[in-house]
Amino acid sequence: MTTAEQIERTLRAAGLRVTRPRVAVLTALTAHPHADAGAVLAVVREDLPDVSHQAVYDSLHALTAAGVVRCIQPSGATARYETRIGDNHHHVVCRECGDIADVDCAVGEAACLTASDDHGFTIDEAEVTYWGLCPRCAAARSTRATT
Amino acid sequence: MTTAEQIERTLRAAGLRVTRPRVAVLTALTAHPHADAGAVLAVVREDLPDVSHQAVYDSLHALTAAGVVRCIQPSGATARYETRIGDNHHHVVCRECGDIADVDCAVGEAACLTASDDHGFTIDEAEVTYWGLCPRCAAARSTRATT
DNA sequence: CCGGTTTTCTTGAATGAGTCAAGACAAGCG
DNA sequence: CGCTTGTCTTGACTCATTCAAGAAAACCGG
Repeated sequence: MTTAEQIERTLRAAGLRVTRPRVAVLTALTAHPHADAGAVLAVVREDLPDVSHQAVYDSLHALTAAGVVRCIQPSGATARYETRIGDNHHHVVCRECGDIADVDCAVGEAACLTASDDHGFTIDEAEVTYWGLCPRCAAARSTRATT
Repeated sequence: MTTAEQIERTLRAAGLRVTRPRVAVLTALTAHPHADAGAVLAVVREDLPDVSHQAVYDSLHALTAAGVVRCIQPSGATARYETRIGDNHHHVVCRECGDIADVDCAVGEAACLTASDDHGFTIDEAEVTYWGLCPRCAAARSTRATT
């Protein structure tokens, strides 16, 4: 479990000031990976009912800039955040409910970064998004088809 | 070159009615791959000054739903559209200027669809986004560093 | 070629994620 | 403990995209 002290240490290690909103945002993200700004705001307000949405946006930006959290934004969805970073993992997104799960790199870390023809671009990251159906939605769909 | 007749045939083949806005949108996308809705609107209005933005959005949705165009949305950018479809290609996005270029699949078509652990998800597509710097921005940056 | 049906377009307002800006406030340093 | 700097509050605002109602155009059958 990630305790408040660990969260605080993480913030200081990243060179960030330790403030209530930031601790709450990071705690919320640890408990709810892939949450969007609105969800984070809701969770944070369970503890700090009076935080402004702006403080949450600022915290998310500061944490993202410091490399403590990562921001992903699948097509058609709002920005989502996660605390699992630096391990080159990717995501599966459910086309129906938008649920997201983590997936480790399929083909080895190096291969992901190799494009066949990079058009002169200097590539520093490869982001993979798998699209499909989560178990629940797949089940719901087949039930519908059968019935 | 893609002529107006070819565009029209493409629309009919997809089961879509042929209307001026749709032809203009598809023509614009053929000429400007990876354009966003605003850019498409601007290009379309060069020919049809009075189209509503709604008509453009509707056309883009209809074309996307029919599988004639594909919609991509890199993090932090608005939705972009392209007519190159069905060939499993991916994209390089410049972190600085947002420019996008096409890239063929690096590791073979099949490998892309294989996740190491899919968490029970039924995966039907793997989307890869490479992040980096386009030649122009890379040059600008190194000039800045040297000077 | 013509009316009728259905889809699409126009107009105009609304939504919602995210940003901007100014001042109040708190974190961390000495 | 007090100062300086970075962060939070408040509230207005932007911009992409969507919604809704009625007008107009596309296609079908005759």
